[in-house]
Amino acid sequence: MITNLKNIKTIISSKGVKATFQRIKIMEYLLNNKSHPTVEEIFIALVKQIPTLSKTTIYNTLNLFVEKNIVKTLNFSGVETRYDVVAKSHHHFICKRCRKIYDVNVECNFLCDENKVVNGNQIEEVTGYFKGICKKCLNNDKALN
Amino acid sequence: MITNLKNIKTIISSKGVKATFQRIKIMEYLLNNKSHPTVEEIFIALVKQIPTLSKTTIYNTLNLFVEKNIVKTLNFSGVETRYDVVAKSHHHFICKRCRKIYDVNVECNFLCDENKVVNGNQIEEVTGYFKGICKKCLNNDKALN
DNA sequence: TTTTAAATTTGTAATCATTACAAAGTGAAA
DNA sequence: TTTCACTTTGTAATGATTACAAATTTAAAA
Repeated sequence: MITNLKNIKTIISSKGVKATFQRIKIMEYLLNNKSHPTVEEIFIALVKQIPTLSKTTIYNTLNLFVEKNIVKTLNFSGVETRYDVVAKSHHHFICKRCRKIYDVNVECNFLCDENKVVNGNQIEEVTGYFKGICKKCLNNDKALN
Repeated sequence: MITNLKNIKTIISSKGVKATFQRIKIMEYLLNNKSHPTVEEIFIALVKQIPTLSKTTIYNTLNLFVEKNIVKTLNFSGVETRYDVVAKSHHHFICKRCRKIYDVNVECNFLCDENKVVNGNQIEEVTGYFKGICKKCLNNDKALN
């Protein structure tokens, strides 16, 4: 793991959020599992380390992180919200068959222009996503023929 | 209104969906109210014309339309799903303050490439959205100073 | 150190969008 | 007219998220 707890503490504090144990562990999970986890996934993973952990704490923490611009929410399916540490702007590909989410690093000349004013509207966040059938599922199809 | 019921019937039928009364009225609403409505909004509007209308019918119909690629879902907030008639690819700007959604017509050289294969993944749908503060809300801010 | 106040965490109950399911209704073909 | 498949409807269930208040922890003051 690249990030130790001290680093994570610094990341959180620098955004004006008190670095409590739970918050540090949630941030650590997000940094080490860049799989756009759901609250459920984070809970299942962390409750092993923190048996008293409550899902409400995860919701509270993530909402706070979003407010402080430390993490970003992703709503692809309309089912559960997923969370991503704010980082270099990137987009996502969601496979309609296996529901897996892939990061997509695409150069796109407009959609990445965060913090610009366009038509008088101030852009703070840019999200892009693609839906389709992923390579793996396509290959599975071929194998069946 | 540009679209009469006969046209709508044709649109629906041409996609292999039986054009029932409820389906036509839902499609009509979507075509005449391109405000990315929620199920709730559609229901409130249509139940005046069809007093027996059930929300389940709206869900069923919209899910069918999505399946048949007649409409597209939009999940910006993680709260309710919004619906858009499939049309020329465009993106959306969501104001964080007033929650209004604006259509954005942007030329972007990559994100609009539907039905292409990228890195072995077959892209069927492309969605992009921007979040920020809209012109109107920005002007309200200025007025207060 | 002890006291006190504020912030955080937790569990439970409530909310709200959506789906499951089964009964009732509709319409076309036999 | 009868039959059968499809559609619509209402109710109940599900599942993510939030509201809220009690319990716990932390930090500052005395």
